[in-house]
Amino acid sequence: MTSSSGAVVTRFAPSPTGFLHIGGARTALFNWLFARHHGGKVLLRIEDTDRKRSTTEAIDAILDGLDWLGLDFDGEPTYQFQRAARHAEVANQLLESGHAYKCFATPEELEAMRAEQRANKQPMRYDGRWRDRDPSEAPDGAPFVIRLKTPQDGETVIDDAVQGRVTVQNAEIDDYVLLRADGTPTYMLAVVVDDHDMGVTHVIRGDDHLNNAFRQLPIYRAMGWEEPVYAHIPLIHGNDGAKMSKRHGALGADTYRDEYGILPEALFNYLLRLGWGHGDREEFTKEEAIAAFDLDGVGKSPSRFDLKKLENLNGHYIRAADDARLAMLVAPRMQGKVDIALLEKAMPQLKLRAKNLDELADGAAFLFKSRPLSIDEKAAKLLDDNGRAYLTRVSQALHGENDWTIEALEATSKSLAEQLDVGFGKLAQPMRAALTGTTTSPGIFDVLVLLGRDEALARIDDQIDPAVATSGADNT
RNA sequence: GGCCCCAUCGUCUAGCGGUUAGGACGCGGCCCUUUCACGGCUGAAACACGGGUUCGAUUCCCGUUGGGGUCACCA
Repeated sequence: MTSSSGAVVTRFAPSPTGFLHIGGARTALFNWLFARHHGGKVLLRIEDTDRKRSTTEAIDAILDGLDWLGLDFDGEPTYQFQRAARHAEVANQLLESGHAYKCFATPEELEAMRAEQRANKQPMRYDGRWRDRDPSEAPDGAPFVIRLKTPQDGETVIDDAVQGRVTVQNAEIDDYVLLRADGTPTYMLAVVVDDHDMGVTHVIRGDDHLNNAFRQLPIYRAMGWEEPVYAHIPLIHGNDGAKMSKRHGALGADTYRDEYGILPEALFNYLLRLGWGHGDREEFTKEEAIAAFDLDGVGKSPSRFDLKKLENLNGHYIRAADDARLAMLVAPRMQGKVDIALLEKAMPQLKLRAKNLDELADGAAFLFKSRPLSIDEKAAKLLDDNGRAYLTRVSQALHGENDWTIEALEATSKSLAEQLDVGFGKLAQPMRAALTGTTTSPGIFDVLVLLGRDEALARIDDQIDPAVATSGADNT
């Protein structure tokens, strides 16, 4: 798996035309993991040669997303556009060595060619019309592009680290453009030159590039450069089974973070297991992932993104996360003023009940509600005459309780339930309704303690209408 | 359409000639229980089809079907 020159060098090369989408994030992850596993380097290259579509906002979003996921890169990022002169230099070298040639065909001419091919149901590819013509046949000063002279006979074989042996007939590969008429390089040229110059040994990328590998290889060969090991990983599909792209269901890493309330370690783990398996293992820390990851565990078939599973994993990581950290993450998602210390104190209970940060915020809401609490529909049903009657007895018992601890409150409450000869649930649900305004919450004694004696008693008493409570109590 | 790739429960996957085809998510049931969760137990759920090769195919080969990718002076 390691190239003859020794250390592994991989790279992640996003084009900054949008956010870091989920597919790109996984490609970055696999490159990062592979390099870290082998003690090599992962480089970052921003493919910004398409000046019209590249934006600094996108670059920042990608950098931010990578950082959030915990993927650090070696050295400074390479900006492909800045290397345009070097790309042109290689194109000209190829021209001089006879591996490339000038093509004077106009865009209109080529479009007509393609139209004809389409009409005749012929494969659409450049027909090599300038491959053997002398440049002197072109009008003086006519614009031209530089095309690669690809082999016409035989076949090219790639032993892909993921896809296995793949063979393509050379006749299928046309003489594509290396350098545009304006002297700027195409992607096909730039990738190869940059990968070579950066010393990339393993090209790990989406398998939508598998066909490109067969077009890029001839440049390595013509330049006499060492070929990289290719590893084309299957794409991530959306729910409809089609490729996820920016305009087709793919969301940015920031969306999972901000809108879905996902923890980075959860997305890291989920992405790791999407398209890669290691026996029965489902959960991996970053270190465990580095130790276990290798290309032979990468599957060959595409996989679909499943938010349910991501959220399940997120729940695991929320439960494992530090309480202070969670409090900081949840606070901004809450309405009104928030007591961070109280939030953190409640976290051990709250995090058992949430699979994303918004659920955590919802669960914490009762802590900061102001009196009198607004009671939701289900809770209101628990606060009927009967419920309030119980609440009155609870209030009396709790007012007499000075040891405001879970143990003492539990002992007091349960003995009250015994006195009244009812299951404890009869008391607990009205209490929950009065204390939180809802029907779901952490354990009722936790709620009591978290709220504190004064606030808790006040919330209970708020719900007791004296007149009704008295008559209700008589019924017990 | 040409070329390339892929094919195990609904989804993510384990399996690398002989298994009661395993795990996870989701779904159903039960237990725990003051609600909701968590946790535990448990159930339903898959080798796309057809030929070979073989004593024996989920596994190897071929074909069919299905899905995907790619065919620019975009990346």
